[in-house]
Amino acid sequence: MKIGYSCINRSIGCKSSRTFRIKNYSDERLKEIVENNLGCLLKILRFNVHKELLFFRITSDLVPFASHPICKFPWQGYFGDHFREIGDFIKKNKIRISMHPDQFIVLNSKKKEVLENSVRELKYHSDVMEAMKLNKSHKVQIHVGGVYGDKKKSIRRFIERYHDLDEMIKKRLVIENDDRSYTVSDCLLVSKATGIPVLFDYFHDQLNSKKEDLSEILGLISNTWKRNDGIPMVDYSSQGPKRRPKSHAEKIDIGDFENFISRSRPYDIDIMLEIKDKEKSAMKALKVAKKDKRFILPQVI
DNA sequence: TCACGTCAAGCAGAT
DNA sequence: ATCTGCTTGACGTGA
Repeated sequence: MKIGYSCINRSIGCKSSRTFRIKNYSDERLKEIVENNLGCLLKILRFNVHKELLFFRITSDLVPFASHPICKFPWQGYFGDHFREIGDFIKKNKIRISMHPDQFIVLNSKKKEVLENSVRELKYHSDVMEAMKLNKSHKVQIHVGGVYGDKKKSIRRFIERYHDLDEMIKKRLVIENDDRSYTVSDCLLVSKATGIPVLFDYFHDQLNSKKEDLSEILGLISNTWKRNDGIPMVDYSSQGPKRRPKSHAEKIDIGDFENFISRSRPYDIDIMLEIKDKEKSAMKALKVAKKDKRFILPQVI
């Protein structure tokens, strides 16, 4: 069991997601920003190791416009050494990495252009992981996509599109239940047809669920992660009080988290917190997790 | 220096 | 029709 948080660190004073407007695009600008973003990413990872947070989601904004036709710059090669340095740090410290391409990735879209953009964006995410030389236990998580008034048909379209993807993309792709359309059961169905591991999102399941027993769900989920995929990744969040329904909490509800941890037994999972205050809540969650015998201490280098 | 309108991309549900 | 949320406010023009 590892504890992690997503994309942004709020205390060390740098961002790995600086970006710019497309109309200001230039290769020079890209080089400058990516240099900054990679530098900051390594700083965040060092901070995380120091705090024993060994799970981290890398922002999709690491290389802005990487999948956009405007970008012809060979960033993979140009920053090759920098990516490898970060990858080495990740491997040396046994950090687990995930990435979560955003809402525009819709593999089962009915529009050709949306599909093409989605595949290019997945290629970009795969390229980042390749550049860091990370194995397939580091994952890229997406949702199944739109329903378009016919879930069965839309699932079938997802499965067909999945089969057409490059192996490089497929080996790291996992699907996650979302908060309104595709439940865990739907994802398990897709998994059965494709072999894709299912990433369980606890908060989405609360919002859009078949109300099964947590431990039972995790049992089913765990079967979809094969040996080289690593242990299942799980996203955790809770409803923010005073926030609009479905929006993530500002800080962790530690009682709810403790409850989640105890109900998740006996399955070993890596937990990604989707909480607005980021590492602050992650460190609180860590204290809870460290009391559990599934937790592994970081290696002392 | 700073306010504030705008920013590559999709979808569903609420208002 | 428009807004909101999603992993999240940042960018940079124009005053």
